Amino acid sequence: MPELPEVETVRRGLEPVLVGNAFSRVEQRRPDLRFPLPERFSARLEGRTIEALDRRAKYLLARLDDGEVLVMHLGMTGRFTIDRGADAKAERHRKTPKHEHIVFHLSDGTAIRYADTRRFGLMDLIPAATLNDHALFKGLGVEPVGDDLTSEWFAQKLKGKATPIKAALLDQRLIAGIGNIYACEALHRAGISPLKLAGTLTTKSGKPTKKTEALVKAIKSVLVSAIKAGGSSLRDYRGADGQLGRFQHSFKVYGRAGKPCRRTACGGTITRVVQSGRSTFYCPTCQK
DNA sequence: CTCGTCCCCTGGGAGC
DNA sequence: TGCTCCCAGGGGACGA
Repeated sequence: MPELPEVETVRRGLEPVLVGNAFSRVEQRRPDLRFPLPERFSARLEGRTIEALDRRAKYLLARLDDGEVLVMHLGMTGRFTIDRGADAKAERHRKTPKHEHIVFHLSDGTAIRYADTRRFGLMDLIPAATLNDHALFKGLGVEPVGDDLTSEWFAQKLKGKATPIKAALLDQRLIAGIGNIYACEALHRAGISPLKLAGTLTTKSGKPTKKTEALVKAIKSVLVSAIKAGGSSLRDYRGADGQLGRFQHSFKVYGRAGKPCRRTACGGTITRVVQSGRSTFYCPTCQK
């Protein structure tokens, strides 16, 4: 579910509640999500104060006062909910939702509930000092929003690549945080076919072309717009305060197979194809 | 290395 | 209503 804009929206919702607060009690209702939860998970969290809540790619990073980082990934269906009325009495009378796996009780009485239907999410505890060497983070590419992603850098990376550009956008080792929705939307904004081979967007020597530049601009603009809109809500996704995202109303291609292209005077019809096992939506008329 | 394919898991919607 | 099939914001393990 959540790509960079959704994770960032969740981060912004959780940050004011978590930072400066401490975990008073952590309920863990099953031993694993996608992977086993860390050894003594609850015990290692209880009593710890959260000093900062950051985001790297699609991961949330809660920095704790003992130097560990609580790493959280939402997978496809992970969802955090802030519950401000979770006192002991309310808790006793509450029926546990089927897929609520972890509850973080905070020292101010607030509860942060983590539900994840498909359990593709993950949580881990990693020392801050070794975070960048950890398998989850070691190979991660650049953050697309900000100054790290430039057309010069991207062109170098795409040089000679024989893979379709859509697959390259989903490769977290290049750019970290783009998922299926924003890959499709960015390519449409840039007027580039998802089938086009990545290497053909650069010069032979790996210099940026107009296409490289258009794509980099499109990636940044679509992500920034989506963050402003609170992300995209299709099925499961909601922000931490329960609010729905609004960017799905601005989709130009995603989920619009058979519908008219929204580019002015294009007149094309949005098509769905499958690339490396995932749906790709694009307009064959204006994306070349 | 690089690619595509399959798989993890659960539920919703379409079609019969 | 109920069954079957397909599909889903992610990404890791494999094999060619």
